[in-house]
Amino acid sequence: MFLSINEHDPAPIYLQIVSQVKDQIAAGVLRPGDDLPGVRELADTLNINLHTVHRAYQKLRDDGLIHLRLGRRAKIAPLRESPPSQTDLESALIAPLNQLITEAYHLRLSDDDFRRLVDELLQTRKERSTRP
Amino acid sequence: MFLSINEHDPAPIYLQIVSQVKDQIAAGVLRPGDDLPGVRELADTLNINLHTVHRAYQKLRDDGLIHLRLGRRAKIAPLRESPPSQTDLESALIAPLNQLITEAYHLRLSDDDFRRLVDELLQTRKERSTRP
DNA sequence: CATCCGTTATAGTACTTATATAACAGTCGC
DNA sequence: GCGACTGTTATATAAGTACTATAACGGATG
Repeated sequence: MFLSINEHDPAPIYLQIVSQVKDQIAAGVLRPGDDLPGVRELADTLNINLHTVHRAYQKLRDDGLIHLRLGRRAKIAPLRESPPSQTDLESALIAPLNQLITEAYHLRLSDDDFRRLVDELLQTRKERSTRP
Repeated sequence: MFLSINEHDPAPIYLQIVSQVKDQIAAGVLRPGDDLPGVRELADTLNINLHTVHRAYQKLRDDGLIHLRLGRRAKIAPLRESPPSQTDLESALIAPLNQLITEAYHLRLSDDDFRRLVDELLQTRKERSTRP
């Protein structure tokens, strides 16, 4: 598993880890049942503190993406079954999407161009993902 | 002009102000040439500090949305002319959009449903915006 | 000049992020 | 059971950001 932290990225290190693990799960690089590196091991690899990795793992567990059990390695959780609730959509997607749409307006990007950008990113994502 | 700050929102107060002003400009509620409230006036209205408002105004100026001149009220800037550079797109839209797409995946929202959500929000936005 | 503006300076509090060191508590293979 | 791995908790420290408070500065306007 390859992870990297960007010093210049204003985002906290632990969230950079969370984001990259989520990406790799979505891309199929990491699959349910796979083990994650130990907190000490990953901390050494990235030259960061044990607790920073631990915090990232806790966030991933809270988001339902990995399983954590004392004494065992962290493990990628099986896919969630239940469809998203309206509340999940609201907080996780709708609000931030509206913010991006506003940003796009101020960059003078047309609605159609915005749709095209979304399509392009969805397509790129699909092509990159690992197929069985 | 109506602004409100949400205590429970984890976003900083000054960014909540920035976000709401951007929304109102995009919606046509605020138009180029319009005056914004004075920093002291808005601070009093929202029961926050003068500097917090000032910081929001600085951010809006840095983003090119308002004009600030010593001794004068803050003013909504004219629309930007230049189309967005690839760099602007990358940092302001592409990266966060990819993150939302990953989130959508983990919420088990299909690509089509994601496109539909985007369309819906674009449509709602259009209907809400003020026409001359 | 008085009064409105944005701006700068300084200081203090609170919270978040990341670090460091240490110890605790399950799991697993020998 | 022992030892070497795992995640977990506790405590302390340092740095950065967000917000507040008070005060003063300097341009614009009647």
